[in-house]
Amino acid sequence: MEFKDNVPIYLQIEQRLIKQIVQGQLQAGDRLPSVRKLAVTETVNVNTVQRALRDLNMQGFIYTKRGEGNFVTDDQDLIADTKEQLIKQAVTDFLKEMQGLGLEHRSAQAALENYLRKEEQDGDSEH
Amino acid sequence: MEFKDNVPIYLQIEQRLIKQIVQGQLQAGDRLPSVRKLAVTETVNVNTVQRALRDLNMQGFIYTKRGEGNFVTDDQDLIADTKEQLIKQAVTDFLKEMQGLGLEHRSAQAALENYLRKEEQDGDSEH
DNA sequence: CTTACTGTTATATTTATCTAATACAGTATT
DNA sequence: AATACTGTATTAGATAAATATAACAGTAAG
Repeated sequence: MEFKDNVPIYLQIEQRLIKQIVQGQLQAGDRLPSVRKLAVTETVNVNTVQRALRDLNMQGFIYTKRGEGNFVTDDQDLIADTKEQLIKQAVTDFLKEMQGLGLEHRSAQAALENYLRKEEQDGDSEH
Repeated sequence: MEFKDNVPIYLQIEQRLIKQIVQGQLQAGDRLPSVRKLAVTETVNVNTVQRALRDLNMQGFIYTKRGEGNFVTDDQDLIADTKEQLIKQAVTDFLKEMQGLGLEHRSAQAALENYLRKEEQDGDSEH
């Protein structure tokens, strides 16, 4: 997997796993790949994986059974709340970014609509 | 000025300055504050400012007159192109982020519209 | 009990970021 | 020339992130 420069790998792993959980790719109770397997597939050190999982544990997204593995939380409310919060965050981040470029909220919306319109005209696989 | 954790300060300074340029807050030919003044106002070391300015120089956004200061490029095309590119980038980043949360493009658009509608209903200062 | 998986912890090393302090160099004003 | 601004460069030190390596500990199946 590729990582962005300039943002810690363990954070990127965290965020990716959280997204997989809220998106349903990883379901409540599912077992994660073992730390060593994750380290291999992410081409990253075991300690780096451990660091990410430790954070996810503290945040309640996963729980650990020592000797067995790490499992996705059964707290459906947490998952739903997180999803809602991440969506809202993405929206406000987008608006803030556009505002920093000189576009007010409605202009930002217009830019998005404009992009999607072009995307439809050109043949852009998904719709 | 506050900085985000986990993303290098010199990069945040770079990005902020670029935004000020494309947004028109800093105009072509304008002199930037001196490195030492920037270091004070950003509560950051001179070397960190220098690092940011060195990058901006290489990218063509500013030019340096030694002994005089740093000045915003006169290349209007570069500024316009960069603005356009940053806007497109913000849009695609937003869509990609939403897709990672399980929302297709049209759903992402709907979420944005929904947010803006609520914002209007509540008294949200700007419009 | 042995084996082979799990997660956990510790030590040492490298690299990037950031700071601090200092010195050097160009420009302009007096 | 002296002063006071500019940018530039160097050195040293602190911290965080990531790697490599190794050992320790729980679980389960043979």
